[in-house]
Amino acid sequence: MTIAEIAASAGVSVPTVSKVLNGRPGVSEATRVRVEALIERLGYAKAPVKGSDAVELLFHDLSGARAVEVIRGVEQVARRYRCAVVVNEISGGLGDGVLEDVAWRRPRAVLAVARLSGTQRELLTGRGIPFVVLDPVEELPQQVPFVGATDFRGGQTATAHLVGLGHRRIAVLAGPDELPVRARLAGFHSALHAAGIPADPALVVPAAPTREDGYAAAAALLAGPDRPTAVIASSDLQAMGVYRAAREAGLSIPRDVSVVGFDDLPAAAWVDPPLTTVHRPLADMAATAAEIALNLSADTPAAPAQTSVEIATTLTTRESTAPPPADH
Amino acid sequence: MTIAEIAASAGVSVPTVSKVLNGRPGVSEATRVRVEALIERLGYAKAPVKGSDAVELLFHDLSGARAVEVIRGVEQVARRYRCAVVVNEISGGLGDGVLEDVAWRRPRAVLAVARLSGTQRELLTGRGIPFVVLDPVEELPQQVPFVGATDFRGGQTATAHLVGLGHRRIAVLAGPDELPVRARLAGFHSALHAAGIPADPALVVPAAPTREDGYAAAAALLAGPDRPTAVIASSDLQAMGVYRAAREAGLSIPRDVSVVGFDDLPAAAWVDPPLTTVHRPLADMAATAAEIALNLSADTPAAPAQTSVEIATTLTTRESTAPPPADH
DNA sequence: CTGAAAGCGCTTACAG
DNA sequence: CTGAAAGCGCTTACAG
Repeated sequence: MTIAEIAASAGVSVPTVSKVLNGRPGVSEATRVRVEALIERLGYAKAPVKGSDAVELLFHDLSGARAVEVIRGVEQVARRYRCAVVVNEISGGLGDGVLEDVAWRRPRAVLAVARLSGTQRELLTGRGIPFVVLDPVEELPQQVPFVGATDFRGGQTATAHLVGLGHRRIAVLAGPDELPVRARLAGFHSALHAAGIPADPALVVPAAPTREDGYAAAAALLAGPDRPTAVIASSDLQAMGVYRAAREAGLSIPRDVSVVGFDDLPAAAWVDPPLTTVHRPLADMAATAAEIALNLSADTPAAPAQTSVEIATTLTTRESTAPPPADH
Repeated sequence: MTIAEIAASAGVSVPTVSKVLNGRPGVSEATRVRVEALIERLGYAKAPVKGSDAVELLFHDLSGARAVEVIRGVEQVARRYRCAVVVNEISGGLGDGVLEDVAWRRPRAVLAVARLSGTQRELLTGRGIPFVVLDPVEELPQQVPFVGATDFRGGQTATAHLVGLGHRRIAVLAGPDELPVRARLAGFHSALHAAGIPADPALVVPAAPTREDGYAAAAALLAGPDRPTAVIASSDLQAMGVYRAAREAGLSIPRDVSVVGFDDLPAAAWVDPPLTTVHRPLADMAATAAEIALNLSADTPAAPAQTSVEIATTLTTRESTAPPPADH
């Protein structure tokens, strides 16, 4: 794509397009608008042929410990490819033109953490920028590459661990109706079923993966007449809410209630008691996603690589789980 | 700086330099080495005149909650300037050529989190890339712009808070011999002095700002014959180590020992008990640093701006501090 | 406001 | 391996 082509499409001369691109005066408003539209539509970018040597990350929410894990994972891979790592936040309001800016910069690859609309995906594919969705929260079209975690197995393992300890009344705080949460829930039910324990719908409680919602949900659950002896939270943060609810209800963890988290953020190791949690290897997932994305961008992919995978979760057993109290 | 000039300096033709720059074959090893040296020395960059529109961040350690805070703060400012935010880790080993790569990309500005050697600073200034040191840990030459926190006041406020509650035996876990730590320690002594409390050297204990060191130092301190009634940690993470040591010594926080942290990371609010801590506004500091750096990069600085500041710390009072036990 | 012409920095194809 | 020559994409200075 050269400015000569744009000039031809717009029916103007090459110097005129050059002026528009550089914001120089001496172009009528009408011409400027017309040329700018063409530039945007044809996806012209200043960068040299191969585009900038960067991987761009798209976050909805940059706050929180998960973001660092992702950045670290990507950084490691990007260094090997001598790529810069660019961080973007595309959450509502201010994040409006961000994706257009990203497309304009022509990165070698894009990593989207969580959601990316069809329009947004097309904006990238239309310009030939490969992208991978990291930890997708929704069903994606077949051809969209992604890297997730084995959340079904995670739910299964967490449940089996509790069942193995003797628990039969196990509650689950199920986050929003998103892919990983549904998968974990399915794993939970599968493990209960395998153990011959009937599922009690009252023990599956919707709750956002925040500390506040974890607290509210657990408080209600633990106040009930036939309270659960174990709670599986949908994030470590949510598990902290459960800790607080248990404390306020005068229940000791793990003596009276066992708690399992999800994520295994660094903080999980140093809370009191240290949290048993399903490790989701976010940094590894991010590194894998970066590797895939950069491979897709290579002229000749190094290998006919797999472009969509789920990385294995593992259970990190600490001190928040124990056999249920004797009277249960 | 053009490849013609490099060719002239190297005594070769323009096409030869072009080949070296693009890693093409057909150049003898000797010539390649000579030309590469010139390219590096003269600071030639592919980017168009104005360089890429990016702010580059230099971290020594990308792990930990502090990094996200910084990135978020910078992101907000960078968006206004339509700048990409590039994240780099320059810790030993793998991080070797990183700064050279950064210089090569010609960002609009660089933000260094913590340490940056004189050589590294020259690499940037030599290429006309403005930079600001964020939260410096060492004395910097006069002209180097930086953004810090009012750590002296932070140490003072934390100490005054404890003194106000009635504490007289206050221990301080002093991190490595770095600027912010020295400032806090001075604030501590200043507040003790103002209250007419003699300083006890045994209560100033060196300890790295990690959970492990906090634990070890506090364990020793709390086992002593005349134990302190309050401990000021040099980070929230270190305070978590103190929590653990107190727990193991059978001491309750804040009834038996008060604990104050430093940083006020999100986790400080949800540990048990919620931590009283000196808030260091890292995101604001980062935003200010980005603003300064980008202003320095502007052809005409918007204002004859201040290029070095300390942002105010504040004490966030939660539940880990209380009057000392009656028998003290 | 517009574009033909000259020029600049770089790359490519090729002769030595 | 080396560089003179041609060429490409863009910008600049200027005539209309």
